[in-house]
Amino acid sequence: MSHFGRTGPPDIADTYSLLVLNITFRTTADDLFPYFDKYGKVVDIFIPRNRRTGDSRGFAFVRYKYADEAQKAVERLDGKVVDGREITVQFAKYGPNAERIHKGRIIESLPKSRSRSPQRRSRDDYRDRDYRRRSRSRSFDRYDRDRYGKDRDYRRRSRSRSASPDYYRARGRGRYDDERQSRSRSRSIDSASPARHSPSPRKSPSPRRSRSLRDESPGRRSRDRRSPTPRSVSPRGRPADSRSQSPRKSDDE
DNA sequence: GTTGAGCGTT
Repeated sequence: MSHFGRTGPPDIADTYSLLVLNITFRTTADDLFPYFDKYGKVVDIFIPRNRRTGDSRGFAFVRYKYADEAQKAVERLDGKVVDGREITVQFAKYGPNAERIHKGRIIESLPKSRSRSPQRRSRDDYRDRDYRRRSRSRSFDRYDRDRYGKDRDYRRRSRSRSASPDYYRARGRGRYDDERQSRSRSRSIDSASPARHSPSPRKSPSPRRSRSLRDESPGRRSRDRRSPTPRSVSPRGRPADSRSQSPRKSDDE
């Protein structure tokens, strides 16, 4: 990940989180480390990335060990030009587990209580967020807004099509496909539905699924495939079934 | 290869 070599969040109990905004999309934690490390002890730096594309979102989280150092870094690095971009450094308001944070300091809800319920819930919390995004995507996220921009024109068009609930269902797949679909449909109307004239009807989506299964477990899949027909075919006498007899062709293929 | 308001991961 975007850590210093360690996986997962380290001890966030006695650390002060700083939110770094307005950084370039190619700025990594290593690039920010020297800047923040100069003003204090940096525990960890994390840069959220997009799950689908894997690109940086444009902001990072820097955790300091002491508040005074974090405060100094905020005042010093806030407005600093990094990688040609003016970054914005401020204390994080929201924690990873939705914990209460005061001046970047994480205030544990139950410091003395050792209940395991809230701990597990926190993990499901962040996972639920991702699932909701990919599955539903009912609300416009930052990414979607970036694509369409803040133009109100888009909203107007969206409302026109909002009459068809199917439209939203179709766009659930992805915004990119949505654009292509919408364009295709528009052309279809002008062209008097050329899809009907298409001589090639819909084929079963088997090819894609079979490929996925093979990728899941290639070794076992190949072995199981040849197992069911060892004695079914004659050892020799059927050249057509040479796939199980001719190793020089079938296996290599 | 692009975009720029915001708040985070094993």
